[in-house]
Amino acid sequence: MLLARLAHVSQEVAATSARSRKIALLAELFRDAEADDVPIVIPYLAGRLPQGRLGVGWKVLSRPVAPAGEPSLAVREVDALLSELGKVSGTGSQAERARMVGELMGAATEDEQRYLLGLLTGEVRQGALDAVAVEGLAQATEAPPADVRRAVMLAGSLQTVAQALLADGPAALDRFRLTVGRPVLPMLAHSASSVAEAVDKLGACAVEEKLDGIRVQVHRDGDSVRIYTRTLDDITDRLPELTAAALELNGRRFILDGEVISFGADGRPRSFQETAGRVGSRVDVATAAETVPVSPVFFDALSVDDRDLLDLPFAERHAELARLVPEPMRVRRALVSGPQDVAEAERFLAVTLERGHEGVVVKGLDAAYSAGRRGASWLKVKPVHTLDLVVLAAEWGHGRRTGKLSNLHLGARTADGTFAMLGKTFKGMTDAMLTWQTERLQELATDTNGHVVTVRPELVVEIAYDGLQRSTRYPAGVTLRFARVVRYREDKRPEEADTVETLLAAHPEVKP
DNA sequence: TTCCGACAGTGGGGTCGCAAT
DNA sequence: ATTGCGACCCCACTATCGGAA
Repeated sequence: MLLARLAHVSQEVAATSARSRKIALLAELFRDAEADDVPIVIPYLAGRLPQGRLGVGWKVLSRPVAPAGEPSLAVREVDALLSELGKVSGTGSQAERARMVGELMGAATEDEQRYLLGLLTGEVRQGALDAVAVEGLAQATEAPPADVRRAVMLAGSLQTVAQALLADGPAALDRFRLTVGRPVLPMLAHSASSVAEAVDKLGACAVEEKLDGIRVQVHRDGDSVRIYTRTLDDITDRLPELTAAALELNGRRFILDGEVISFGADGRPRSFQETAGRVGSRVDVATAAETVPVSPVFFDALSVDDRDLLDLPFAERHAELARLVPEPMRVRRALVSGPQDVAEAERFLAVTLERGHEGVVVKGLDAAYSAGRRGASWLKVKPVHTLDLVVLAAEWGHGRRTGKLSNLHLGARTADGTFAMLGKTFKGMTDAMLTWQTERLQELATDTNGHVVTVRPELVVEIAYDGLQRSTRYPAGVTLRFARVVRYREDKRPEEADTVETLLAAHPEVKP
């Protein structure tokens, strides 16, 4: 397949907002693709390079190269060239890379150049990622979309399924079954604003602890154990404790879903930063395991003794889990029969927070495991904190926010009357707010050079956040976790904004 | 030789707008 | 009305690599 074809389709997909049209365009593309093109076409469509970042910066890319008149580049050819480019390192490598980029660009037409530039800088935004590609693929191969979707979840990769489908047709889908040793995309949760709302929606449910750690999928096949993350990375070697724990369970073949987290000597959960740091350590695992030991806490069973449990109701999956996993290695939970029992659910949330955990996940007892999706039957509930902060600066947005001041720099008052930056946010703004703040902030601007617009600290904004965490980046030594805008407080003056002092007092467990 | 800064890649995430149902 | 998806970008952490000390 020619790169020109891909560039053209990408442009068309970006130009329409209709999902059905995007799907039809991708279907047409897939019909013309050979199976061998798939490992390249799929990531390209999502705006990713299979090689990852290549260390080619703006300096090299902004150098103009005369475009070719006729399209001749094949996607496989481009991929091979970029792979070569990724391998170039050492002395003089920058110049050599620049030369190679120049050569590639010289062989590309104007449209292709634009597309390549987007790919290399990560600027391809066409409103079609995996989910849309799945639909397109189903349409192209005349396979039922639901079957394709399920195969992708079981394979953990659209690419694998696409290759099989294009090579062998819909019959190939049968090959994708839940198999121990082959990770499945995990089910994710939606948010609810209160336990009452969640229980109202779900009826009979389990209210489970939400632990602030790293999601893991644990596969055991006899004496062999493999551990995967949410994105299906194999992290077995980093977590020897989990392998040991899995081997202790009284089952020989299973797939379990859970969270890995580190508890301190006092039995309370360590901060997310500590757990994540430990799980991220791979060079000296033995030392890391000694300083920050981790434990698995399971909450679901996907397969036991080669029985696929995905379509069973949660209540039955949990019964299997309970047979296999002793109580201390399972998340704590409370069973709630429905809205009339909401007080019980609220009590459980209070106790869970008291234990130092993040919140709860409310799960419908009847629901199947929706691998790879944000199932409506899992609802997380976490307490939300709010603060009144002052806007110190804002950054120009990209994509659909081009021309709008988007990312806000947030400051809290300090003892001497100045403001200490606590972090940034771009979340929670409606289009109307974006328009309004772009205008208002430009009136307050003191420095409009570059992509950060500094403003007089006069505008007060109410910010919701999930918690405080330590920071080496910000002056107060702390930053907000998951900050988002609630509303502007034009009724408040900056002198009335919250202070660093009160913020720290509200989170005594966080030491700056 | 060792140190340091820049960067890539991992983990965690909420809310809005639009299309489709 | 509700749901699903993509876009908008944040934070911290670890690892690696090239150039400075």
